[in-house]
Amino acid sequence: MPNNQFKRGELYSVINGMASTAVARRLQKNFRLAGLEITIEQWSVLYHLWKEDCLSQQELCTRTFRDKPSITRLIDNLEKQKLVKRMPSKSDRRINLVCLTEAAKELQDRTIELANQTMSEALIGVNKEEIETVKAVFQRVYDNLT
Amino acid sequence: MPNNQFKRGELYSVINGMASTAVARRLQKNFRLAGLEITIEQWSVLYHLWKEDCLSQQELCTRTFRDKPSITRLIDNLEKQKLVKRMPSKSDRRINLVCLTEAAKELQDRTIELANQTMSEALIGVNKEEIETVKAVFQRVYDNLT
DNA sequence: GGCATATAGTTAGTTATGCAACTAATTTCA
DNA sequence: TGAAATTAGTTGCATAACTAACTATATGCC
Repeated sequence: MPNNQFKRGELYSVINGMASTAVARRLQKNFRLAGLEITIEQWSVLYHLWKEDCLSQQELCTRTFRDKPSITRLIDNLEKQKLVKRMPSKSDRRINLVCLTEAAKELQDRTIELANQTMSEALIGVNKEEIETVKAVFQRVYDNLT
Repeated sequence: MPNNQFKRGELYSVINGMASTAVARRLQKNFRLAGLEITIEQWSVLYHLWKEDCLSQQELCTRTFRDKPSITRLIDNLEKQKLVKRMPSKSDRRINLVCLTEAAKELQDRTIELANQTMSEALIGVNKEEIETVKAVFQRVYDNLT
C-alpha cells in the first residue's frame, strides 16, 4: 500500500485542526450573528432529533459520535434553555428519551438554512466526487479504528 | 456546481464528529498505553516545534490553527510538565519564543512512531489519491472560510 | 429465585476551546 | 516627536471533551 509514502503527522494536523474547526467556527459565528444562542454542539444534537424525535441518550451518543458524559451535559444545557425535555421511557426505566420542545421545532428551519449557506460557502470549488471521497475516507477511518 | 445535490448536514456530522475524533482518541489512547502523559493537543504543538524549534506563540497559533488563548494555556501546561520553556525574544520584547527542553526532544521518536502506527491503522484501505483529495478538500474549505 | 453481568445514565476531575476584554510593546504617520 | 493603530500575549468566563468511578435498572443463567 502506498500509505507509507505519506507524511502522517501532516494529515493529522489537517484532520484535527483545520477544516472541521473552520466550518464549525463559521457556523457558530453565523448562529451568533443571527441572534441564535446555541452552540454548534447543541445544534448537532438537535439536528439528529429533528430527523427523529425522542431518542435515548445512548442513541444520541452513537449518532453524534460522543460519549455518555458529553451527551449528559449537552442535554443538561439544552434542557436549561428549554429546547429539549427528558422523558422516562415506559418500557425501560433506565432510559431517558430526549424530546424536542416547541421552541426547538421552531429553530429547525432557520438553523438548517444557516447550515446550508455555511456549507455552500465552505464547499465552493469542491465537486461532488471529491465530497464522496471525503465521506468514504472518513467512514473507512472510523471503521478502522472502532 | 453539483453541491446543491449534497446533504450538507450529513457532511457536517461526518466532518465534525467522526474521523478526526476517532483518530485523536486512538492516538491519545496509544500515548496512554505507552505510559506517555501528554494530550494529543500538546503533542500537536510539540510536533511543530520538532520541525522548527523556538517559534513564537503567534506562529504556533498559525501552524496549529488555534487561537491565542488556546496556545497560551497549552504552553502553560507544557511548561508545567517541563517540556517547553518560554524565552523572551531579543529583537521584540512582546514575543515569547517557545523552545523545547531535552525531555521533549527525547519524546520525539517514541511519539512519532506511535502516531505513524496509529495513522497506518486508520488509513488501511485508503489509497494515496484519496488522501490527496481529502487534503485538497480540507485546504479548500479552510481557504474558503478564512 | 437469586447472583453475576451488562446497560443507561450521572458525577467528579482535568484539559481544551472560543470570545471578549485587557496590558504591554511596537509601528505608522501626521 | 508623539498620538493612534497594530501586534503579542494573558486573563476571565462559559461550554465541551475524555476518563474513571459511581448508581440504578435489566438480563442471563444456574
